[in-house]
Amino acid sequence: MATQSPTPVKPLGKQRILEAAIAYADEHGVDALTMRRIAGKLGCGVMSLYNHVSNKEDMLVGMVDIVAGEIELPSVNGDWKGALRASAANAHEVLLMHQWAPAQWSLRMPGPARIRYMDSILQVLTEAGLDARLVYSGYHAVTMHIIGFTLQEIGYLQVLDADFDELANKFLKDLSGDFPYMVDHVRAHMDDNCDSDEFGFVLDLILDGLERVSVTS
Amino acid sequence: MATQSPTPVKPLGKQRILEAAIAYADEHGVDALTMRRIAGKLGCGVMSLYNHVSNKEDMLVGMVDIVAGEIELPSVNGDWKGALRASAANAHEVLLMHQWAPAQWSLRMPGPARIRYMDSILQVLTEAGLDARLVYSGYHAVTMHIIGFTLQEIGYLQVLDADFDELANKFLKDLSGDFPYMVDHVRAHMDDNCDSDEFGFVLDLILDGLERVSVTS
DNA sequence: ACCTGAACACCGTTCAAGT
DNA sequence: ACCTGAACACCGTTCAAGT
Repeated sequence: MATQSPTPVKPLGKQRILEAAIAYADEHGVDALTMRRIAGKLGCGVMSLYNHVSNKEDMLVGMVDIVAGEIELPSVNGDWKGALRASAANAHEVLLMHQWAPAQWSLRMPGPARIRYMDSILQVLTEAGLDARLVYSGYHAVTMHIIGFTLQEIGYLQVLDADFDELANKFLKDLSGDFPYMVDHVRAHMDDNCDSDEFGFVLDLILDGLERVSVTS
Repeated sequence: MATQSPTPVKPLGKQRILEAAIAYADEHGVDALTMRRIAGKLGCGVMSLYNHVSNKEDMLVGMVDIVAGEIELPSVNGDWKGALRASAANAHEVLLMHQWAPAQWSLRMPGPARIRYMDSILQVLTEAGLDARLVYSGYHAVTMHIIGFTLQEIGYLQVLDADFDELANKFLKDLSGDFPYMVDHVRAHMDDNCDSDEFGFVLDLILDGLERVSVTS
């Protein structure tokens, strides 16, 4: 009963466009993401989008930054390893819900939310008492793990449900050259019932390493 | 004087197509890579490519596998950490020469060369005496580092020479919210004269961590 | 200020036709 | 077996015109 506008169902706007684009990419993948299709979802003409977004690149930057904003920042007081571990685990969850994001993350300009996120990680490392060199390296190690590990995991998931039969056949064929370690590894993957927390295990390797190097220096 | 064929300058073939595609992507980036442009470089019609490559996806898989084949495999005897460190450093170099590759690596089916590479890393970890769980995690940690770290580095390089001015301005603007740690980090990047071997430092964090966990278990 | 259809210069790929 | 032009169903984006 409140507002009954004639044509514009809702006022367009950058936020609404980015949300629609994220929802579409979550469901159909980033390759299927098209200006025309977003417009279709929003019930507007294609060119209307360009009133709020300068181009597709700009839109992708905005999308990544919204995802970055969904990640819980590490708490800055107390146990620095625990704080980073918790925040990284949350980032891992968020990125798995937006499987198109990790591949975009590194290759595009950081928006404000991602800069804030980067800053908070650096702050935690600094206040942990690590020296400048170790903060520098530690930041790279931690962010690389979050993005790189998740990207690898997503690649594995996508290859799996894309063509599992083809993969199995390819293996039996290439197995003629015999890659026994590879076969074992794939078998281990199939036995791994998602309860092993590989992500956290490797992250602890890095965090404990940072702490150890810091103490001994 | 030897062979003077009339029209076909050289016999087309999958290998020659992939090499042309790699050269083009190295120079202009993967976004600019087009079936039509590869055909142009090779002096043939677009559709001729499809006699040797089933589609663009297949071509990208082949391109990545050639890059994988350029990486020196870790030597299987002797010091396992040294072998992995040397191979990883070489992979890092190779990937920096094909900056489009890391983003493709994780998201596409592995070809034979990449499977061989994966197998050799697993072999080294196994023969190092690590238990199954640690081989499994160690493989993920090492490959994640190679791809993830390099991808991050490439992203930084590309953002830099894409629009350095815009980045500087953006910083001065977003600095109104003040991200002091971030500013320090960027300054450290600018002072880092490529002689610090961040790649190796973080890799050692992982390798030493693996060794330590293995010994204490 | 915001919206939009028509048009432009591109894509990857199918198809039918050539040798 | 290998090559290829024409055609199809798409892209992102410019431009001029609407409100």
